[in-house]
Order: sequence, then C-alpha cells, then structure tokens
Amino acid sequence: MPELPEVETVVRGLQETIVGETLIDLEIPWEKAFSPDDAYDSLMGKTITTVSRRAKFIIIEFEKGALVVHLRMTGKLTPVYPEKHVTVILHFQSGNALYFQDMRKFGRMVYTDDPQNLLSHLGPEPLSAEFTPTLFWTMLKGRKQKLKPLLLDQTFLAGLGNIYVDEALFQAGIHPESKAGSIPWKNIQSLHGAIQSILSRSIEAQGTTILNFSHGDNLSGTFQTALQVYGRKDEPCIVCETAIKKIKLAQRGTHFCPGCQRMYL
DNA sequence: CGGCCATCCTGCACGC
DNA sequence: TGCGTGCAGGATGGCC
Repeated sequence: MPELPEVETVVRGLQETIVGETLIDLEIPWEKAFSPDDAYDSLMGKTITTVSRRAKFIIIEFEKGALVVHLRMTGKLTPVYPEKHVTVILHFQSGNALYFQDMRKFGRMVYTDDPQNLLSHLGPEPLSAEFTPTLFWTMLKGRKQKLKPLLLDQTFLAGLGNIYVDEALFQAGIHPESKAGSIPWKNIQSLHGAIQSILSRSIEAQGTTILNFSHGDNLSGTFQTALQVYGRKDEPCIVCETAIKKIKLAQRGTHFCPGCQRMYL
C-alpha cells in the first residue's frame, strides 16, 4: 500500500512523464472514484503545469484547477494500460494516457479550483523544516489520547500510515498506547528523529519499496528488510528477543515489542 | 473530548 | 477440492 514515500516516488515519476500533457478526454469506468461529475468541461483542453505532493495526496495542477488524487490502499497511477480494476482514465493529446488502477476501489480523484483549500485541514508535513522537535512537543502538549491514534490523525500530522507509525514507535522505544501528552522531551526528540529517518530512508529506497502486506502479497524490495515490528507477530524482537505483540488499536493492527517499548501514562 | 464503530472493496488465508 | 467466513486498511462521519 502506498505510504508517503511511495506517493513521493509516484509524484517524482509523474513530474517526468505528464507535465505538459494536454487533456482531451476523461473516462470514468468506476464513477465513485471521481468527483464532481460535472468537471469534464473545466478540464478539457487544459494542460498539466505541475505535479506535487501534500501528505499522501497527489496534486496534478492544470493551467486552471487541479486533480487531487488519493491512492488509499491499492491505487496506482500508470501510463501502461492495466487489464483490471481501472477506475479513471485521462487521455492526452499526445496519444498517451494515465490510468488510475485500484483493486479495492478506495482511491479517489477530485477536481478542484482550489487544492490548497481542499487540503487545508491537514497537519504539518513530517519531513518539512517546519516540523521541528520543538513544534512536535507543542503539538503533543496536553493531549490526552493514545499516541498511535493521534499520529495516524492526518489533521495532527499529515502523511504517516499504519506501518510507519509502528516502526517509528518501536525505533523510539515508546508504547503505542502511551498517553500523548505524557511523553518526556527526550523521547519526543527520539520519536521525531525516528519518524524523519524512517520516511527519508524509505524515500531513498523508493524504486524497490513495496509495502503491500495484504496476506499473500510478496514483499519485494529493500525497505521490507528494515521493518522491525510490522508483520512480525510472535517473532522475537531484534533487540531483546521478546515476542512481538499484536493488538488492535484505533481499529488498526498494531505491532510492538513489550520489552523495548515503554508505556508513558 | 476521547474512544469506539461502520463504511467502502477485493483478494487471500484459514478452517471444515 | 471447495466453500464460507473473516481479515486487512485510509479516511470520514456518526454515535455515545
């Protein structure tokens, strides 16, 4: 499933392939994937000027207006025609096309005149200069909820997904059920560092990073080898050999080491 | 406010 | 072998 680093990789690819393309047709085989349904006239004949990312959203900007895309679990944007699960197709004047393929059909593409406003509810970017340990401390201060659900809240911090939250909390030695406002300054610094290093290492590993854990899907690539708790239920912790525990937290599978990750209450 | 839950989807694992 | 059941998850919205 695409997390922030995968989305960043997709965006970098699109910057090379679709900027300058002019839209001449729009096909929507799966209607729920696209909104609003009267966007056709606004988009036709428009040329793509930039492609960027905000959290896990892809922003495809035209001369006027933008398509904002969220891949959710299984979405892909590809210039190569996929046989199955195509939800939206952009046809360009050049003869090229961009296919939105999405097996589970959770992904969405929205046309908007004002992408900034559409995404204004999002919290800070975890890799931005703005997101400092001091800011993180301010954000956590006084918060009473459990740490992991808060870290997954995109209005709190934008871009972290389930897998990387588990990994960051392990790396920082903090129990996912800790009370957010009770984390000591030193450990906030550790967590901040863990979040940034995991995300940036994963971006570096991009070409080969495939984090699709849904059951039988094979993990290929390099970053999987860096996963220390996610998907390792009952296996020994790589640090202390305690069996990795899996619980349900905020409706999400949550992996942690009871030996290494301390609970702050 | 915090913590639940359902919803959307499909493919795969598992048990019988 | 084959079938039914349950699980996985990002984000939103509703409920208590």
